[in-house]
Amino acid sequence: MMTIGEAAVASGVSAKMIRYYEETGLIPPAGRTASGYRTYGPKEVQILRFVRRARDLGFPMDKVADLLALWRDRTRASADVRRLAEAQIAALEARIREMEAMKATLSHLVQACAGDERPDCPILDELGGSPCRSAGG
Amino acid sequence: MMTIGEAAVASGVSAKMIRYYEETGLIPPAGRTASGYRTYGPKEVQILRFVRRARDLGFPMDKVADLLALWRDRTRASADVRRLAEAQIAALEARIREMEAMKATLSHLVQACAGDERPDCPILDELGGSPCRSAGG
DNA sequence: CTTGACCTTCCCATCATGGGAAGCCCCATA
DNA sequence: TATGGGGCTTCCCATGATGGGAAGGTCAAG
Repeated sequence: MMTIGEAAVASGVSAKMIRYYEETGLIPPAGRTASGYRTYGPKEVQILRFVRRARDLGFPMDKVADLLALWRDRTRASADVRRLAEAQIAALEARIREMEAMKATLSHLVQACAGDERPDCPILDELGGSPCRSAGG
Repeated sequence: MMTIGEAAVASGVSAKMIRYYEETGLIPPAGRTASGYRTYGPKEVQILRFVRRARDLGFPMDKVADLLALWRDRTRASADVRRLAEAQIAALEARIREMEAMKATLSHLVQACAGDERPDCPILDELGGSPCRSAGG
């Protein structure tokens, strides 16, 4: 049995976040010592590691909860897990596309900007220009 | 002179956000009518549109403030503007790379997952596995 | 003068995380 | 045994940018 600090080191999840995950119900309440300290065993640490890896893959908390539920469910269908993963891939792709669009617009503007000591700047012109024509449309 | 609601429509920034931008000092305090209503002219609307476009390009608030300052400064060097834009491109690229890495890991796992009604799932195996080998390292 | 839409301020929520204070606990060391 | 330092507890606050909503004032049209 380990304290929350040790579990934090072992799992890579900060003690703050462990308490938060417990508070929000993502993970079950930890056991307590007589004096009120939370206690964690290898199983709990494994759960925390699971959560951390899922978060590292960009899953939001509610999807992590879904993954945890499937993980615990021995009768799950792997198709359900894969669906979640595919949805996450799609979400990532959508956000990547958004950012690529921003990047493309910015690259375009940077290319057009002299970048010297003169004040003339197509970047500012674009940002401050009238609404009829913009790179977004 | 228009009200905050009209300025919101004209600029594409919600009334809530206009007040917030004013409160945080991003934009100067709006004029007020005798009864306390905020008033906006074409110039203020242009500023709001500037802010909105910069936000649409992913600039965080503090960078938008920098851009606004350069916009107002008639003696600016366009190089300073370009630097900000290039930094934003770099920031976007960094986040895109992170998300591409997540996506690659997920795609890998999805490929390995049968996705049928059986419970065996390499995705869950990976998330719940021991810490020695993970896709992140 | 009423009505309804709009404005004002203020508080709360998000999402996930961190910081810090006040107070208790535990272990080691003198 | 006393003491000190570090870890634990809860509680509150902050982020960054946005929205929701309540309570109350204002304006314009009827």
